[in-house]
Amino acid sequence: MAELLHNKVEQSLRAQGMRYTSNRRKLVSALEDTSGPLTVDQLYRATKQKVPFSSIYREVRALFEAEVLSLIHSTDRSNRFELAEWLAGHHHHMVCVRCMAISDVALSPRGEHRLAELVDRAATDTGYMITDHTLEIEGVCPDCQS
Amino acid sequence: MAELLHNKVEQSLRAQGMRYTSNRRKLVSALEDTSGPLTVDQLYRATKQKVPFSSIYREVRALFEAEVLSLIHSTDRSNRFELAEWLAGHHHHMVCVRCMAISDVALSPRGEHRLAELVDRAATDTGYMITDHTLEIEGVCPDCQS
DNA sequence: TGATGACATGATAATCATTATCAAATGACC
DNA sequence: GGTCATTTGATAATGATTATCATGTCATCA
Repeated sequence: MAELLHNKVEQSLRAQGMRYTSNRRKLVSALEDTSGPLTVDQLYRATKQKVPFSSIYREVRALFEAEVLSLIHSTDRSNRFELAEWLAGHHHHMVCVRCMAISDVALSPRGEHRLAELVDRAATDTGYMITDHTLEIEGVCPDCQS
Repeated sequence: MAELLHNKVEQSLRAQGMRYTSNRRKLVSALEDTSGPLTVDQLYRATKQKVPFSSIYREVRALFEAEVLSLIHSTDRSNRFELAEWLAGHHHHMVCVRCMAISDVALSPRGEHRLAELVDRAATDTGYMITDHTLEIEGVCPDCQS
């Protein structure tokens, strides 16, 4: 599983003339081990302070431009990165309005199908050519309810 | 219509010991006249440069904390403000991936009902207590298709 | 296997959006 | 009209992000 992911990333980067270095591996691994997008600070901690901030910022940006990562903005004004959809699969986000944690959530295939229908219908009159959609669910996570 | 909106806002602000001043009126009017959330720069232009940046930043923040405005983050790393849900009604957003324009879009009551069902179902196993949801639709707007 | 060139790294400086400060102005209430 | 709290606009300060650059590392090829 992990191997497969790293292989895919490496292939993709090579095709773009980039190396899959140890810093980049650490960042991808950190994101693989987590169930939601991470901020730069969280990545710094997740990599045990082994990757300096200047490198995290640079690499995260490079990986974003290489379409290995995607960028999420949430209600607390922070930027978070996650594995791109072609690596992590299509999914949505749950945000805890108390602690601001974000975790991934996937709909059932049937649910996803219905959502796509709703999106298409909503877009009908707008003239937009639809390429994607994301659902952000807000709530209070189990930890913050007590 | 416009009167009603301004009345609601004024009442709400007064209840919080705040004045509904001309700067704040201009910002609310600008948002009322637009079909989507605006950045600080867009607000500066929409108010014909009559409100200095320092005031826009301060007022937009004050209105946000007073729950008159809400804050949107989108894929281009920009912060945008819009009238809060209790003023503008529940709606979703369409983002043009080319020009990054954002416009509001509402589902039909039936569509919204179905979406709520999907959200509930997705959240069932997570233990979250759901408070809200937003759908972000990405695509290419009519202007950018040609 | 050793040389060469391209890409990556980490420390530091620079930039940009946003926020804080503060003296002057405005509005509400008596 | 006087008084006090709030608002305003100019400016300075902050903080996150990005650019710079000398050094290090890796792949390729003779």
